[in-house]
Amino acid sequence: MSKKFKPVITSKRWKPEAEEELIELWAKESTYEFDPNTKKEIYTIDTPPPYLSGPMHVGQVIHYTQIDEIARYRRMQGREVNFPLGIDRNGLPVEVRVEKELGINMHEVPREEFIQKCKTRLDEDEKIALAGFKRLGIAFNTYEDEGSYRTDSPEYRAITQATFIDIWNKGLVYSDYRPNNWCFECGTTIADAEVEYKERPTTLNYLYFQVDGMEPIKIATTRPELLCACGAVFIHPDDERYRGYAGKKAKVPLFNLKVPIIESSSAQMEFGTGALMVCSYGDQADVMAFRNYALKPVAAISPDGTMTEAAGKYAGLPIKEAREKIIEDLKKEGLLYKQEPTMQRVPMCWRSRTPIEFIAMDEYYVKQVEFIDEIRKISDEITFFPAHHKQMLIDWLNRVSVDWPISRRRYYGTEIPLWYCNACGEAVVPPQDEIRYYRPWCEDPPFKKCPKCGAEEGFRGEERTFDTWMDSSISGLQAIKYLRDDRLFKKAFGNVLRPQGKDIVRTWLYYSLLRTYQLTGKPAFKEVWISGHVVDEKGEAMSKSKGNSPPPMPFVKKYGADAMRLFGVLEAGLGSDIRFSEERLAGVSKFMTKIWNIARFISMFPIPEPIKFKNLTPVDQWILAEVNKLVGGVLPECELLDFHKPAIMIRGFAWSFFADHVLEMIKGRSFNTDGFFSENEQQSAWFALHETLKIILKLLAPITPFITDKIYRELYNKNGIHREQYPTPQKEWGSDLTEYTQLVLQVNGGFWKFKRENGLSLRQGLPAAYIPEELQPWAKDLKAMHGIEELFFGQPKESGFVEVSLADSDRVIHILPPEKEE
RNA sequence: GGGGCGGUGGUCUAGCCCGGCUAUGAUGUCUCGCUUACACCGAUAAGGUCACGAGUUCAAAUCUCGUCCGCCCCA
Repeated sequence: MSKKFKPVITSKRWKPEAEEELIELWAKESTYEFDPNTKKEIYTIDTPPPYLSGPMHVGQVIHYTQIDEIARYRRMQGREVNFPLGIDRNGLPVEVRVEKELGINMHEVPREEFIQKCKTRLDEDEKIALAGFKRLGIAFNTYEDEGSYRTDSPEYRAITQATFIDIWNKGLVYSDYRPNNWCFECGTTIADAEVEYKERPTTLNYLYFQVDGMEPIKIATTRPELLCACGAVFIHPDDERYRGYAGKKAKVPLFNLKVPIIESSSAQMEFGTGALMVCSYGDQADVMAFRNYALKPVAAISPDGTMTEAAGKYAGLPIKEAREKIIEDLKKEGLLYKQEPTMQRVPMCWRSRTPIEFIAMDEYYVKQVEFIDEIRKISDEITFFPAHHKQMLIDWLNRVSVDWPISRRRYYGTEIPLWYCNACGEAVVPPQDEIRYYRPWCEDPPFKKCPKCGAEEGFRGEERTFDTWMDSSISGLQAIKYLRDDRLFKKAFGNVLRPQGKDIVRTWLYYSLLRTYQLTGKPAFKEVWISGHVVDEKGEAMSKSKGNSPPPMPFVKKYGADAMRLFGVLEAGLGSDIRFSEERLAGVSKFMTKIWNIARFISMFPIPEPIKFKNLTPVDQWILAEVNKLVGGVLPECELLDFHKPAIMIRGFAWSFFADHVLEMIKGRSFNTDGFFSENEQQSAWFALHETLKIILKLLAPITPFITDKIYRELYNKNGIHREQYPTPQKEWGSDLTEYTQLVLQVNGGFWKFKRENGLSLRQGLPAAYIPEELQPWAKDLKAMHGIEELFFGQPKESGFVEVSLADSDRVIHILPPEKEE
């Protein structure tokens, strides 16, 4: 290495540990702070509040870094980015965990005490999550409490309650007694959106139902315990086997109920015997059938998981025992003639992962069915990234058929702000003009008398809490201080991005649109960004129970957050699933070393005073013109909020073009050891190198914020890269020479190939060569690069030249081999 | 049963909307090479019936229809 030039960057390798020093530095600066009084355009990112349920997994890590890239990109574009840290802490999971870990039952400890235990648990989890976010370089406005939110804070819950009071007063909430998804484990009703289905083996039982004057009808059922709730027998109208049965009555075995036989195309002829019994609350289809045919429902199962009085002698038995007993009795009476194994899709609670039943209860409902058309309409005003994922929302909208049950019989959630008048039973909400957090189960009502009967005392506070989606569906409104800061809200509403995973379209996205529309009459978001899942190497969902979900932070420690972030965008385009693999991550991390060494090389040369474009050498103009083309190509892709293609383009440019060809080509001119070049030419090279590096760093800054910031601070600006503008194409940076870029690369390849095939070292000089005429502007640099004594253009006029064909081209170059030394 | 997404060298992925050169890039494999940053490097080479079948077309990875196989969601 020349003594004259010493790299400013000394270490040969970028070390992931260096990221941690930057994190400390960033914490002291206020680069990402949000200024609500800004004159700039406010761009809000409605951060998915992660639900705290233990350590992060790889999917979350990648998901958040992708969102962070959007935030950093928008910020560098000059927008005032409002990217608050939010944590979702309400709901069932923490309760279930606390109960399990401490071996307690929620209903057997005082409510306040239970809530405290949940809080403690959440605080511990939160520390881990925040440390993880920090380590990944997620640029929230701040990590301080002020400026962040938690869905269980009194401030947040007060807004949740205020929005409820608002829609209550608008008449959008009602109470009803109807069957709903009931989770025995959680002891509460849950919404359709919270139900998952799982396949599992069960027994299909074939029974005889007696029919007067005809052969008994054969019924196949997996749930004989529901016989007592049977309301009808369905047969398919086209089914020849049951011609003449329609309109007759069938006798339910053991219970001697007479039920109608009804033709319905919902009966599947292929399944079982083709005839099925329809029971109250058996499943959603049964519920619908009862409604359609105006059948009188009978509740067979009670909320504690045992049979009701309707089950006669089986009353009080747990479901499973009742089923066994009933099968036994059916066998005894000869009414069960066959049993066979089958698969059954069992509805499960998505939180507790236990089977649910349909059980009728009094619950509060938010009207949603009558809003579906309007939600469909406003979703047309929203830009979806990627566009085709909008379909997932449309599909869900088409499926919504019942209103949204919002009351939950749990403790760790936002209280429903209602009191009931003991005298007349009226449900009363607090006055709308005051915003505060109410806890009706342990507080006196905030009003003096019942608005209906005028009673001045004797009020009972509501004990139930809200479905947690009531809270998280207004995170976007909370982020812009709805009901708290009218000025900010007015300024920021309408320019909100919702980034989220595709798995919660029917919950978080849908409920957010519904709620915001009910409150404001407008779409909640301008943009919705929906990412795919992170799956394992085989393409299967990662889960702890499957053992294919390794903890992500060790990877971050080993390869660095930048590598993890880059991996997340390089692996797949937005909306596709990403397959995680350590091997690939390790491969990606090599680019960090490459960028580091590109910068290290360039850091050897002084940064010259700015040189006008037209005063640069033609080759340097060509380099900057190529950079310009890169920038022009990257920007439209970034606007799709998908950094997959930008990352590939930038990496390809930096590595395969800039490092492999440009650096090699103008290396000689930059060192200019033997004075072959003029001082102006040398300075021009330095300028081109530094300009190009700066642009590459800025382009990469949102994706790999650590390494780019570190290099930028060392070389260009001690305030770092993240306050800089994202590059845009320079009008004057154009060059006709870009037409020959491919040819230049091919010619370089030709020289390398020649030397390789002839066993020459790359340093070996060549006496003479002929290259295509178009490359005249590169002549001097190419001579220095390949060590050519005399360079000519076109066809050789002398003999002794060896023809070298160029890769992927019909062009050739001619090289005069050096004389062999004896 | 319905819907969505996908099937491209060993592996992963781009291209498909808007049909047209020799199908992109990465990784892995082979060979050669320490070159004024980088061996976590450089230069090459090999490797593809674009799932299958049919149709439209001068021309299909791309458009249409059907089939098969994955993954996810829903009944």
